[in-house]
Amino acid sequence: MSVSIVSTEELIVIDGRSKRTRDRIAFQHHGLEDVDEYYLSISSATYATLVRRPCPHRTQRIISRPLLLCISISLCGIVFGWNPQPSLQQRSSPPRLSPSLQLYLNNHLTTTRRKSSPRHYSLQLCESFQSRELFASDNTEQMSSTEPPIMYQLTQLRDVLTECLKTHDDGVNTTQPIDVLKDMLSLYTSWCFTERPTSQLRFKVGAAIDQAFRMVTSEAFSTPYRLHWVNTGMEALQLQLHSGRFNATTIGGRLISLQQPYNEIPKGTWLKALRALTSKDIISSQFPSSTRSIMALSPRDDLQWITPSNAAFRILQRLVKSKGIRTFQRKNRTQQQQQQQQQSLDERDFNMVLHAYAAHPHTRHMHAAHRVMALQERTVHAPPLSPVAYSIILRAYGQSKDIVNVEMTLLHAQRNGVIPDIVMANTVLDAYVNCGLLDKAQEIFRSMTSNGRLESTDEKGGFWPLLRPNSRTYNTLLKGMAEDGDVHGSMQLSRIMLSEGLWDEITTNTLVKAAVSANEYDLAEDILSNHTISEFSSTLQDHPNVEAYTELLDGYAKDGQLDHSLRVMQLMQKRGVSPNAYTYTCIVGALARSNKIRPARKMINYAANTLSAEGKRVELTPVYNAFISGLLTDNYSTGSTRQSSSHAAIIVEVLEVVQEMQSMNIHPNFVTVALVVDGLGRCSPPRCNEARELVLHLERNASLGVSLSNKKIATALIQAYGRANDVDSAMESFTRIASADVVAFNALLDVCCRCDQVKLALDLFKKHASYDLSDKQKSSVKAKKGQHSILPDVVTYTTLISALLQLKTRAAVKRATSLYSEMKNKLQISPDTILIDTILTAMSSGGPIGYTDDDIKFTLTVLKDGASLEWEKGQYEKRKKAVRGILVGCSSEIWKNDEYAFGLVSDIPDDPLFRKKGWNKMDSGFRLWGGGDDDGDIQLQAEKRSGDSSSVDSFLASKGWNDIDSGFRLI
DNA sequence: GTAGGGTTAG
Repeated sequence: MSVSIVSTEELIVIDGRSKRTRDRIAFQHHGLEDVDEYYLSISSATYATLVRRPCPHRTQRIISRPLLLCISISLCGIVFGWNPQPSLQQRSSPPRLSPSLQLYLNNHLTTTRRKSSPRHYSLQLCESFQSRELFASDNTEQMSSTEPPIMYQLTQLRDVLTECLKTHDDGVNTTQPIDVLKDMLSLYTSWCFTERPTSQLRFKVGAAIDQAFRMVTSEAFSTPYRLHWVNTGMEALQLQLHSGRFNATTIGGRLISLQQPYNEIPKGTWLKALRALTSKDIISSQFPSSTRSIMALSPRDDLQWITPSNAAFRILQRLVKSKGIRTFQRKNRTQQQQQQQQQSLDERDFNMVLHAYAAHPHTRHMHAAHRVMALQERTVHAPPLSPVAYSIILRAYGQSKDIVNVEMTLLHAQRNGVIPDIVMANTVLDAYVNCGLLDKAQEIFRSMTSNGRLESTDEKGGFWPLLRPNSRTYNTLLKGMAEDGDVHGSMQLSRIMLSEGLWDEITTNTLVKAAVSANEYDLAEDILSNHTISEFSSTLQDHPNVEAYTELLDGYAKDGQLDHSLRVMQLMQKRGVSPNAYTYTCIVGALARSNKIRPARKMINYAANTLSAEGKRVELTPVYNAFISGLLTDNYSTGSTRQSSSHAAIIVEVLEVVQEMQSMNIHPNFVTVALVVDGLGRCSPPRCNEARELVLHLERNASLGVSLSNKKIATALIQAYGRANDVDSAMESFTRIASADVVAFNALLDVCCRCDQVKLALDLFKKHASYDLSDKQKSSVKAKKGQHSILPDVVTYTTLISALLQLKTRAAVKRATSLYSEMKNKLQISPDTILIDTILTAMSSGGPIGYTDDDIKFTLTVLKDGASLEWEKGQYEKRKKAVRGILVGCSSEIWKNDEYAFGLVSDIPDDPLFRKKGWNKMDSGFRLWGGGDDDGDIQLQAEKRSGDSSSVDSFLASKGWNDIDSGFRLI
């Protein structure tokens, strides 16, 4: 901290980051005691900032040089003869101040004055003085003499506003600034009524009020972004835009809107709002969706709450349509020039909104993303869609493994004449790799490099210009090979990278991953010996290769080679690679799973006491989570000492760990709570009430997701209730989930089935898991309808089919059969070995089912479907034998031909569903155009249709590509 | 706007 008197003008320089007490000491040192209210600091030579708290980035205000001068004078103890604060009572026409504001003014200003030192008082005087200065300086100097009285009142309010913006930094009450703004407008309204001011005066006063609005919005839309602040800003925008139409019930009457141009908002403010709304903090905050909403700007609805992305989209629409965007009339410009200047739209503004919709898996809304692209495409004065925009949605589709939409997006880009850049090419490569289509990725790679181009004749090849692959290109391919278990291909590729000079630390990490997942530990160790970055010395961030070491360590641990894991820890130390939270999580989890409790605790302590040079501690919550998870993993197979310890004893220990966390100020998050809830639910009898209490007890950490509405926690609770045969409570838990997913839904169905309420399960399935095409589209547009629709998966069907078959009635088998075919044909979901096994076991377990023609057909279909799945060695043959056994001893003859055929071709499944790898991982999107078609080969369809523009168009229309404001009213 | 690690779910 430095305090020094620079000159008479620039008085004091304080390092704003210093502690409050130390600031005060410094003031006292200079004979400036009792400066509790204000700290001053110089931010540049010409501007100074007036800050009240040791947190300058939030409360910075730019003030002018005269103020500094003024303050410096007053601090030196010179008392003004001028009284800048005329009392409110003396006004000829008293302003209509809200009661709350009156109270505030009376309490605050008078009491501080009373108990303040003269010096302090003069500080306050100066601030008032400064307000006058600022307002006056907006116009010409001679105005100050003819200044209307309202300016004084506005000055008062502005001071209050400054005060509010400074004091509620912690966000206790953000309505106050809005109240002050409303008071200003109300003041303005009555002024207009009583004084009938000239347009020139109205302009001047409008400018003053506008400035107050800007104070609020620039505070609200500044980093770090916080939801309640952003909402305050939005409310201010709404107030300013619609002040005339604002139904001010709290003020008691209508307001007169500000005069042009102050009833509109500068473009810069809109862009600030856009940036805030699309920021990561606001879009993907951990808040449940109910609180993560933004007030709409529309005045017609009483209060409409929309998602931040939708709010951003509306602003984008405004920018496009120039609605509510302030323009300044300049005489020396032609109208056309003005229009151009005003309408100039930056591609980045569109991309910001696009990114907001597409980037984060939890809040992803692709239909809306397409609307953004459509808006850009349809707006004449907007820049054309660029590879950047396409990269954004390609990445999103790639992440959700939605291969069909990846292809469609590429097609659209091609039709739009987009020339891909290297980033877009890498994005597509990654999308293919994510979808498990390594060969497709390699095909693109060949198309974009010179070698393959000559051979490629199809139009797709022509789409890719000659691009120079970079490290990311190779690393992406490498990742694909690593996941494919192709160690040798990876090694080969990495040698090319080395020779091209494109090897980086990611290459090392990915290569190690490839080796570890192929269990080639020696190779992994070799790679690390040769390619660990050695010149790395920064303590501010993790060593770039810590991931590779973590991967190796984790590989050993999961392979049961704990001693080698520990050796890797030592190796890391030797090579100067500091373990991070992930590393500790892996090792602690592994130790706990093997019942090595004391070493695990030692490791946690070690992690807790290892500080980086910056004094940053390893994030310990995940480490503790791994510990708890390991404790709860039953490990009866090994002959360890704790083998006999009961679940109840473990729960005691786990609860102690949670307490320990809290006492150490390590906040349990939703993972912690979900684990413990699950553990409590596994007790006998299940300790459901305790589990629920625990959630409520820890709920105040809303930002950590601990809540009954958290889907992971709720799912664990549902299962606990299921074990306690309490269907009603399980149902209740389910309804609390903010946006239920298929896992939670499956858990609920399972509870119903366990409690012999199969009928209820089927009803729930009908109610929630609606997969009707038209229905799905409707719900994605409106997204509002009370109940969420859930896309069922294999587990959903397994749960229902299993429960039905256990009823062992003819009707139930019939229903199970139709569910199975519905799953396969309509939803294109592939059965897995568990489902196959469930059905085969039930059908061959004897009793009244399994012997009619239909039963046999069903069993054979299921057996055939199982042929293409990966089974443990010999397991599938066992299933075949069992089924054969039934067939031989059964009266139905229907199988004879079928079985013969099946026996011959058993290794080549004839179902087209299984022809393509990875098809069952696809997202719902494909049904939008793959629809009712029973021919399952999507790939073929995509290729077939790529030349057929009409079907492409209808697809695009269905996705909203050509539709600007479906679902959105233009403002 | 593009590449890499851990904790959860039937």
